[in-house]
Amino acid sequence: MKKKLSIVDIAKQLEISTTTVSFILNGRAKEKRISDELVERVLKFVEEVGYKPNVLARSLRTGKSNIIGLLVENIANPFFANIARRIEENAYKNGYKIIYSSTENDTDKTREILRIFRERHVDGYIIAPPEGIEEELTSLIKSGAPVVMFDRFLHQVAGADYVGIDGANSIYNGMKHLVDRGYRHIAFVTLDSLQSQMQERLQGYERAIGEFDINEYIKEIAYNQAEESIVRHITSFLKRKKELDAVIFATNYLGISGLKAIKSLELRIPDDLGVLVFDDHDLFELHSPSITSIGQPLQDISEKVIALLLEKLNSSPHIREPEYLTLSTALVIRDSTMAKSGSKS
Amino acid sequence: MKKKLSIVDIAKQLEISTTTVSFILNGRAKEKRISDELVERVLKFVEEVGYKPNVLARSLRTGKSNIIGLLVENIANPFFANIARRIEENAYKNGYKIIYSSTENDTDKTREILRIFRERHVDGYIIAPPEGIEEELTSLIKSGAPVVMFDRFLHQVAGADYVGIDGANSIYNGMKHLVDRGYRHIAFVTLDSLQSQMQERLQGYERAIGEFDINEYIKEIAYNQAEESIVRHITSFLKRKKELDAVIFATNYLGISGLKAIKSLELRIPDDLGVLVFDDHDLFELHSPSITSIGQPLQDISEKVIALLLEKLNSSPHIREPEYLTLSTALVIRDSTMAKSGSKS
DNA sequence: CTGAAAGCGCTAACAC
DNA sequence: GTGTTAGCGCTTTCAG
Repeated sequence: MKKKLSIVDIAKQLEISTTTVSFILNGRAKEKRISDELVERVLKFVEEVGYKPNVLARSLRTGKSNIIGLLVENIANPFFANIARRIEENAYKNGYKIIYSSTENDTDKTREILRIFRERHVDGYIIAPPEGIEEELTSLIKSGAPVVMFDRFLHQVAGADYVGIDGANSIYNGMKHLVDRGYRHIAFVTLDSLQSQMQERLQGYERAIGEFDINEYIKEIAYNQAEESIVRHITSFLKRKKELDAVIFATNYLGISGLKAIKSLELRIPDDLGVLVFDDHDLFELHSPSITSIGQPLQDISEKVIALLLEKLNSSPHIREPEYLTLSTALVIRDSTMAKSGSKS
Repeated sequence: MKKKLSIVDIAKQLEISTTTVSFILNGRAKEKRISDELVERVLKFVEEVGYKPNVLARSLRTGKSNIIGLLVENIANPFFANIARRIEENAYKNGYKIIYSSTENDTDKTREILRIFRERHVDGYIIAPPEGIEEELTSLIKSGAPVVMFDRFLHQVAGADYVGIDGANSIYNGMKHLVDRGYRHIAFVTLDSLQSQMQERLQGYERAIGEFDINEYIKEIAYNQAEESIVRHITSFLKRKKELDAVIFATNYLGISGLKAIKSLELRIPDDLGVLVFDDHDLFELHSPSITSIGQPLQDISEKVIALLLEKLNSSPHIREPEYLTLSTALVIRDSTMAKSGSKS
């Protein structure tokens, strides 16, 4: 085991000062008018002995860490896992590492994690924020930290960028599709949550209900339940509302639970019940029948998020207005909404 | 914005020395025989002003970071996402944060990431290692870093713990199940990979082939292809081998691609083709017909991994022999392997 | 029991 | 162009 070298060792060996080494290593040689010859000599030597600066010391000194904090609701959810994957890749390309955590939509946990990230001098934050941490985020932003929210929006937080999708129109379009297909008794199964993205989706549903003048059936599922429990709730809801001829599920896992419920009730899709799910999933394509879904632009979301953050990271703080991006989704029409095709012209 | 306080500020305000504050804050008051009265006074004050030690400075000084580096193949793969989720949760409970990265089984990328983790003085490593980084891992371990491998094993790496499942027996049992059901022409669709876990699975297949005296059909898919390409390869393989009556897929995503291929060929499961997949997935339960699979004990794997790492983290280095844990899987029999039931007694 | 002081490794203002 | 040096905030040895 060779002892770790420090910048002092390098300077000593080369019989120059640490300043010079530091400047050269940080690419400020030109600016400081250090001779090309010296620069080369230093670089060569550093390469030779495999010297790597101590990031910790650097961070302590500069206050920068080259780490981005990523907070998602649950990394096991394919939506977040996919986003995380892509964000990580992009961050990596730009010299940033990701430190992540799942919030489980738990305010206290999130608060605690933000504290820890902050202590670690994370350079920027990407977060799908739970309700109730407006204050922490605001104080974070005030202290100069770049913050990008995605998936859901916190209105009270000023100064953070946001990337999301147009949930209201997405669901509205889904409803329109169902109505066009002849469905009339369409339920909306969603989370019992005040999060902006869930509220938007609900609004899309309600707008459609009003516009098409049909009955409203809303089932709100409590958050953070075991899957079996969700399935049970959906099952009993479907059993109770015999008149339903279609259901929209507001998230992918509600959709999956819903399909399990439907299966257990031996309802046929799309004849007994049309099915449409918000957020796509491998499963929906392969399911028999395949399930119509509203696909989110994962790649696009990830790119925008990281681009916005990098932009902030590379510019002086507080320089530009926050951006709010709303991307659109794609309605992927599959067999689960095919039943009554043409029954209405 | 109140200025961040340092330990010096605390000491000054209280008119005591930083040493004392430091000792008290690190729970070494008793050991150092500091008066209870003083301890309380300090604690109270610290609480009051909301002082938080600077982790970076502490890390620089102690060389510990309370961060665990997690390296998985791909965080978007539900297997890894689930493991990551659980590991993160447990780590968190023990005061550790996770910094993660996807290796994509790319040796160079992995090497680079290990370097970065190391620079950051990550306290421990959890890794599903790609081939070719034996040297780096060994040197890491030699330098005293606790390393736990999971999912796949690197034989040349001494001193790392390992948690995996018994792939050979799992596949063997799957084969036995298929043969019991009357299937005779069973293909094994796997990755073109030398990774230990893939090799084990293959061995299980081959042992079964020999023991049951049936034909061998192996299709190896190159790693890191786009999904469509995998589907195409499987499709053409299935088309070519008309005599097949069952297929085992060696990973969940091969299984998903396989199902797509089977769907496009309009083969009926389980009559035309029995299907069994290694590694479970939501999709397999809901698929029509439901897909028999070999489920890995996610919770158990995660718990063992983090327990082993914590054990190492809390004991002096090099103190115990490395542990190699092999957990067993569960064959979840579903409809996709039901076809010829009873056709053989 | 408590305090002074020496670093951990790096950056950058300042001096020459 | 290059060197000196003062910290960044904390831990810990050593001396009282």
